[in-house]
Amino acid sequence: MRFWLMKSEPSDCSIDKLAELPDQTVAWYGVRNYQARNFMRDQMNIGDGVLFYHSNCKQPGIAGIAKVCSTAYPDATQYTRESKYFDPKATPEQPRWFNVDVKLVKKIDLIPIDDLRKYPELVRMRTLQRGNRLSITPVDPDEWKFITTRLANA
DNA sequence: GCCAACGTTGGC
DNA sequence: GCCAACGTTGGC
Repeated sequence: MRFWLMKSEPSDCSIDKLAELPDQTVAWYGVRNYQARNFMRDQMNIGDGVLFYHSNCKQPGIAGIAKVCSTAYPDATQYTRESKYFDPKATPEQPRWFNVDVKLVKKIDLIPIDDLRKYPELVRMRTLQRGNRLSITPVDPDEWKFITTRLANA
């Protein structure tokens, strides 16, 4: 079992919107970065833990706990000409982009990025490193444990 | 909305 | 296969 941090822009899909979706599950479509794709395609398994992170918004931070609930499959939006995620080089025979499904476990009181930076236990977190832009990053088991047991108040 | 950081593209 | 130009990300 692995752990991940996955960024979502609240204007696109917030934790509250996720909570209202059927089965509280969302397809993590639209990832167009190879490293992030490879994490989903090659390393994620059903049941993996997910820190649901709000990015590019007024209060960035961890907004909830979720889990991976499918293995990776081709991202449908890559074939949709009208989509901003359309990729002319992708074909159903040779898909380029993949996504998993993510299911809400619980919403928590938002842990702002400022708070995350306060703890020595978290200084090495990938997502807190300077210049990091990856929308999906692995989370160490120790970091996961610290965040979910010490910081997360539902 | 600024801008530093970083990934991707494409000419050579 | 180098690298300059360009586009995107995301905290601030």
